[in-house]
Amino acid sequence: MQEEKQFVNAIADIEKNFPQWFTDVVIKTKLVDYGPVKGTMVMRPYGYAIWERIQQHMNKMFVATGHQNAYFPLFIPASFLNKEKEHVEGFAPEVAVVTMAGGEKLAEPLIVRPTSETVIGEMYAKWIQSYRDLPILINQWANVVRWEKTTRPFLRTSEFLWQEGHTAHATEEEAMQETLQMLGIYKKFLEEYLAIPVFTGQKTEKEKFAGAVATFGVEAMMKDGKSLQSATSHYFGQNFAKAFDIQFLDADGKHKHVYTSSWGSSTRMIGALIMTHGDQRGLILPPKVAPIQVIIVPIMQKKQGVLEAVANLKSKLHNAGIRVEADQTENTPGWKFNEWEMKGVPLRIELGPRDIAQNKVILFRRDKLEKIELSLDSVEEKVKELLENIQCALYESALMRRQNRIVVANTEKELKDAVDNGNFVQAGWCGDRSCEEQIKSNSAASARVILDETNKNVVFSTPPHPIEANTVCVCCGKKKKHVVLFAKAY
RNA sequence: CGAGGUGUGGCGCAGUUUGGUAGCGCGCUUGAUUUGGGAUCAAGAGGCCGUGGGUUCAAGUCCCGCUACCUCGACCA
Repeated sequence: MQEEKQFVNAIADIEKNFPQWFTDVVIKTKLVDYGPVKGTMVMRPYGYAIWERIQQHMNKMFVATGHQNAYFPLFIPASFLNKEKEHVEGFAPEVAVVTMAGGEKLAEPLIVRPTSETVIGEMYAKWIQSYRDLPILINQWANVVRWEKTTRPFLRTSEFLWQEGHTAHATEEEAMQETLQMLGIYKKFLEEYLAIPVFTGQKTEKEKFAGAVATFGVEAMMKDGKSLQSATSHYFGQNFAKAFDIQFLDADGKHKHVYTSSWGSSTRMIGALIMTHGDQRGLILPPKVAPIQVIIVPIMQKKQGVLEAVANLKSKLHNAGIRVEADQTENTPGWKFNEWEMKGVPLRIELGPRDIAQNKVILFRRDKLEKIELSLDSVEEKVKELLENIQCALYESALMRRQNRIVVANTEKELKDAVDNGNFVQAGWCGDRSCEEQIKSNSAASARVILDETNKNVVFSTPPHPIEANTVCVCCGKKKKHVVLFAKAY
């Protein structure tokens, strides 16, 4: 067995230095680069192409459930943020404020939106008169700014791209139903398109969104055992409706405040993708969102007939609806193999004179690092089949890894040991905030989601281990109120 | 925001202890030979050493400030 050669541009060891591995991968594969302003990132074409595919698929799901896209302004009067007490307390520390414009000091400072509940609330108040105007189901694809202290590409940047849905309803039930429906859509998207298994459930009071009545989260386990919140959905009750006076005249002739929801997911999902599937060689992209699904590497491309055969194969695959590119640069085949593996292209096809003579090609699966020989004649069908297979295999292996790393804990020590070893923890919790805070300060693990013991809604994750395993609060030992998933989080 | 680390051709680094002509590897350009797991040879191009100030005859090197990035905390949907 030959040792893997060390290269000057080698990426950090994924086992020993996961954070550095992540940074190396995103920079070296040209997904992103750092912007000139602290905490900002440039999404380069390869990274942006992934985002475009995410947008495309998600947007279809939003439209299919009756939502429409719109766009609200970047600038928000500073006073808007103050209208909802908890909201301002949550966001004030991290907003960027514009105080000067056009060479003059502004009478009222403008904030650069950290999220758009407030402007949208203001507009909904104007647009909604009657119960006939409801529901309003709007989504926007936008950028938001949050001045975070620690920033990392994709995971936490000063400015990021996301979608935020904002809906208004006549009744509590309908608004809650919407909130949970969207939670379900996120779960479906992450699992089916990004091949990331997730836990869904309600957030604790401590972890909920500033201004929400209830927050629901989608949590995924990264390869280092930490959890990444990959999307959230909030039920606001009438909090924002009252703050922005969003009222309608109901069929019974009475004025009522609407019930609102909001839900969001961001470019952070690309971070989740990388940290769920990547390996020592770099990225592994699920075929459904990979900008390039198949890369053709010509062997001895100057030999007569090779590039023609490559062009034929490329157009054959392209016509079959496969995203395919051929690498005809002057680099050696070995260089190209490594490069495209690092970039996570799910399938590689090697095509050289020997293959042409024998009417075959060599396929290489990025996820399993297997070479497969097959006839040129049936290549489209086989490639399509393999792409589907890779999509499933990525999900399966992520799921299996996650299942092996969820531990039941009944004491704080067990909990701490488990999370320190890169596990998620299923534990009982009495419901007291003081216990939750103590667990956080002792173990660095936070409550990610409350697991659903009763299976009352199919969208919520049930405890992975039997609930009899947790009868008491992991912190105080009193009778448990909820079963909670604890983990260190990004 | 706290502790620690790092900023030197595009990238990765040495040089800083002990101040005295800016170096190496990769990449890049040109040409030739190569091509089935990061090719070889030859000839080239490319640097106010992160930034502002100070000490000195002389600063990449010493002193002070600032800034960016990395790690760990704190903070944070």
